Amino acid sequence: MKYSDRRECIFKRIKNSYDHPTAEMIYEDVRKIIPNISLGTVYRNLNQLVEEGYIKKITNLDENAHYDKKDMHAHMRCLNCGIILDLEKTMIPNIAEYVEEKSGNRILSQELLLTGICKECRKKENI
Amino acid sequence: MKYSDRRECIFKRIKNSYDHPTAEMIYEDVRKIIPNISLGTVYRNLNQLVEEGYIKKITNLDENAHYDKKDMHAHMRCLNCGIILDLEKTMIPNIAEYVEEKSGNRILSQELLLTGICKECRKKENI
DNA sequence: TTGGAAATAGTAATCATTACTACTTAGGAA
DNA sequence: TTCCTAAGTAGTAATGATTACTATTTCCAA
Repeated sequence: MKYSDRRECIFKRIKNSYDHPTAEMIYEDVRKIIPNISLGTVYRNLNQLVEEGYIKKITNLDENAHYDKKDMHAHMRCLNCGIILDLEKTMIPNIAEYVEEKSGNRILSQELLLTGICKECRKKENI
Repeated sequence: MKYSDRRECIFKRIKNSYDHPTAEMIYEDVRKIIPNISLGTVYRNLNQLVEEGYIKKITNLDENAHYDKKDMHAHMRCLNCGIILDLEKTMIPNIAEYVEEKSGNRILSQELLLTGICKECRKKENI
């Protein structure tokens, strides 16, 4: 893979933030730095970065694809306020090991989306 | 929700099988029973069934949406042969309880996709 | 029955994503 | 440094899954 400033800029946009941007959001932000970048370029580079394992593509948040950093964590969507929280590794059980032992399949990666009511909403609204 | 034979047929197609059909697959199968059913009707009823909680929509298997029965289980995709396996409840740890305790969020539902090498492929190809 | 809300077939529209094309650039070899 | 060429890009067209629309039909409670 040859170096490209577009790819670097796209990668940084994802790496240095805590949201889960769509291709369109990334396009809008990168455009502030590289004004004439094309939306197709954003999509192509996102696919490459996923392919090479630098970032993760999330397709179960809503109708659009979202992109995220690579480190292992789960997502939790609050049904009350709609926020998408990152749950760190320490917050979730060791699923891979458990499943490998129980099922005999080798687990290489996992994607976990939880839905419920977040801590904040439980406190605020006494749910 | 009013009764409709189309909806019943669509629901049965999902309930009485172990695959994870797309809207198109469901359309083709239901057409064998109700030849003039419209693809729009299939989509509308699938959305209603998801909305009402009778079935589940899965959006992280590939680029298309797949539909599945409601009972709690995880999916595992084999990187070698491509099969999508259902992992029963007994095969996965109690994630909800663990996360609730650790994070303080209330968990109401979960969606887990594992990726790796299935038991069969491991045996066959000694991976 | 019958009135109206919900459902449907058939078709058009939407829009996120991918494909295409002519042009540019990174970076290795001479 | 200067070529060479495979990889990258901008701009735009095409794709295709999903949704919206419309005239018509059907369910079902009063």
